[in-house]
Amino acid sequence: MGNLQSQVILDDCLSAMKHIGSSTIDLVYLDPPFFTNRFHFSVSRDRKKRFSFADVWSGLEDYAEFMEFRITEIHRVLKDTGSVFIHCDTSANFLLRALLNSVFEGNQFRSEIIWSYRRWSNSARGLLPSHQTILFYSKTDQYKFNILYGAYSETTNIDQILQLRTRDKQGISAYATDHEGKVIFAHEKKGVPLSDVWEIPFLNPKAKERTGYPTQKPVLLLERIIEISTNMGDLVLDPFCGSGTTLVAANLLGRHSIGIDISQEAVELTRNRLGSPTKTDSALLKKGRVSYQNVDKEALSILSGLDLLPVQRNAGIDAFIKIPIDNSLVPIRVQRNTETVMEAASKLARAANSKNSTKAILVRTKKNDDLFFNEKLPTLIELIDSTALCVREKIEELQAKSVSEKVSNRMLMGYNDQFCSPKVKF
Amino acid sequence: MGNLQSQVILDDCLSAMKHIGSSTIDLVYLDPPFFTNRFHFSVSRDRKKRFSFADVWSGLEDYAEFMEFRITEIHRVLKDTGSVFIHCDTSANFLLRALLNSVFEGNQFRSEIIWSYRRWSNSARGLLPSHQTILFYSKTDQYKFNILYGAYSETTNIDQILQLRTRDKQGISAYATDHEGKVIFAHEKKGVPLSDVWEIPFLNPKAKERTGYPTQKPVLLLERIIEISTNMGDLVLDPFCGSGTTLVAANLLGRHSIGIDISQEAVELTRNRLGSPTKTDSALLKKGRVSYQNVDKEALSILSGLDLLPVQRNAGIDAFIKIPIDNSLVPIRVQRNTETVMEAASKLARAANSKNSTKAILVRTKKNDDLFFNEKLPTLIELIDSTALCVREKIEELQAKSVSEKVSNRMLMGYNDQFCSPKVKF
DNA sequence: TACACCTCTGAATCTTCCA
DNA sequence: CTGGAAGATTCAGAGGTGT
Repeated sequence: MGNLQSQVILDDCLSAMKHIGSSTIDLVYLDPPFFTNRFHFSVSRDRKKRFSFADVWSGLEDYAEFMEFRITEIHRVLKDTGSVFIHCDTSANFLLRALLNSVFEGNQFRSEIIWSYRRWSNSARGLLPSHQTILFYSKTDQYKFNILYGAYSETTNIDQILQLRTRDKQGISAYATDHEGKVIFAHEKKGVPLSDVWEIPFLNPKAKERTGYPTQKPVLLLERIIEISTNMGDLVLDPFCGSGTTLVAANLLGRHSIGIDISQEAVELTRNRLGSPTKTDSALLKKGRVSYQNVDKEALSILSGLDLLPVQRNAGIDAFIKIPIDNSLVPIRVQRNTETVMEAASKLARAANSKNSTKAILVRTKKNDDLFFNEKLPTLIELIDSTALCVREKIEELQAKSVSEKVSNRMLMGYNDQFCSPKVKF
Repeated sequence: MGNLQSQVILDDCLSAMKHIGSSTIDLVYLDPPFFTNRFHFSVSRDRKKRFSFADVWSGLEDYAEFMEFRITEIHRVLKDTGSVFIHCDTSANFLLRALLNSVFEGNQFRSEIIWSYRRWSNSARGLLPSHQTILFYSKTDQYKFNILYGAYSETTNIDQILQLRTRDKQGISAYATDHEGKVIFAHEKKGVPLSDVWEIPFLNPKAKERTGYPTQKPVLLLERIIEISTNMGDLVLDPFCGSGTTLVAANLLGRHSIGIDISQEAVELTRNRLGSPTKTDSALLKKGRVSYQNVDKEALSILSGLDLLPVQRNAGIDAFIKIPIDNSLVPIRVQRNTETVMEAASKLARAANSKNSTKAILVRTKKNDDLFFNEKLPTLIELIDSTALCVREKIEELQAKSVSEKVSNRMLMGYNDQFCSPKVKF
């Protein structure tokens, strides 16, 4: 590891790979180029005629041949424990799949990885494309694989997962306990095994990592691929290295790497990037999506029935009500369990002021604790009690009434006892 | 819409579709069966020989032919505005893609939808498969498409959503301001257009929905497909209907439907799920767009913050509040969108009476329509307004005030004009 | 019909400001 | 001074428009 090697070759990868020995590479990652944005399927065949697969490939032969030669070379240079990850364009997905199935004989398909991300666009018609596919094949069944673990789903009860289970006398599954009746934890919290859907933020327009190269991938994506399929000191190859993200990631993780590209510009860019490998320290990924949220489901559900624009990333406002007053939307906030009405009010007031709102609505969820809060309440805030609070108060009122009725009933009864019994005796 | 039709046919879909007229169907959804779990790519060809696509398809011809005939029929019965959604097994993904590209000529590919879900597994080696692919093709460019909108990302800045933006002289994006330098609010934002990655929970093993049929899909998934590609009263076809989820979803959304399956068991199951096959015009389905399930969930969410005992399958009561009055729990009901306060009240009163409750709480969600309802209201019912209703009324009040203030301001201005101008002149 | 140019959008960063 | 929250900015994709 002390002597980490990265090599960048300016050449067509087919001829460059000829100089690489057979069974020498641990991982090949590639994001092949496409000759056309879209393949044309202008099949003008006779409907009555029996369908033939030749039709499907018409217009694709050149590309298929181009890729076949290269994939065959990739297969040759891979070690028996090696893997290949191919980044697929949507339109060529199925073609590459077919090619790989053929070259990597004996069902060495491992996974279809979905890289999903959120992205900007004002797509009007159809679904916004927001994923890319990466095909994962291995040369043999003895492929290297390091299991990575992800976070548990927010909805899972971790304790439940971690408790050891046994079967009781009736053979019914139950949680195991020790002699003191305490639960026994089965295994350490490793997390959930990584799934084949990877949510990794798309390279942001403001990211420092950006080089201006068109199809640049996030370093994080490549790091994950390298981590699961190689160990320290292994050798990674990218035959279409482009801006060199693969080599940067390999470097950062202590793997040797070879990059090939036919473009002079790409090779120079890669060499420069390797000089100072930078990786965007994605705040989103580090802190998690949840850390940006401030409206919880419960707060929103209290407001259900209103037409709302939920607001995250703002400590004071939970949502805007989509009915404007004086041309500005009205901010609304639900009082949290952990805060007093005054605390909620001042947070809301500050946020509303900065948005130039003339009015803001605070939904109170707990009985008031401060006798003088009405005078202290900022004037722009309108207070409304939550349904739950109203119901609770109504029930207390009813309970009180019920008790007092009982008391008066009992008194009446007692009165009768004293008074009437003589009558009965009479 | 009053006469919603669902038809379930026991037959091979190829022969059954022959009886369906050309250009009559708005949406075809299918989850085709697979002859083998995995296709075999036991290509023992000579490495030196030039790659030929015939190799790829060897062993697949039967299946390809089977599907080709059926997809061709599907193409025929589709209206010009119609779409098809095909649920793909991973191993046949690329085959179906190729077939569809051929049968749906002229690049009518729309989307590759990824249905992703979290699944429990202790898979040791490799990535946990946790997605399925749905291919979306349309017959022509004039396909029906209803845009659904989702929430903005947690990291998105609200100002950007609220404020109008322009470009300055240098062409750099900036927030727009009016002549006084005040921000201009943007037009109403609906949210983010739906992406092609759908995170929908896998059918929970214990879910009521589950019928025991192996490949059953969540109703939510089908509902989304139907919603984006059809309108009320349209006709949906599922040629491999299995347990009938497509037909159930179509019914819930007010679409006519035809289901075909070759298995007697599947057809019976579907008919049972739809209720009586002859009595398709059920009261439940007439209610329209939103399913009962969703409505009930929303009703309960309005009450969040209360300690409740939810009640299933009771026409009058949504839940009991876990605080007793006179030793009996208090029933509560939320007024539905489709009913008046009086209707809700009488349903609740009847149910509460039969439970011997002395008090019941009705949560009103809409402004009252009946002036004399207070006298008509059963005495055991206590009325409480929902938070949403209170907020809406408060906003109306504020709007009215704002208008009247403007008017009086204008009057004042006019007054000032008359009064002050002499002063200025002076 | 093809293509160049312009407009709109929102994710996630960078930057500033405030407590 | 420092850390975090709120505001400003960048940029690629999609679509519309005009030549």
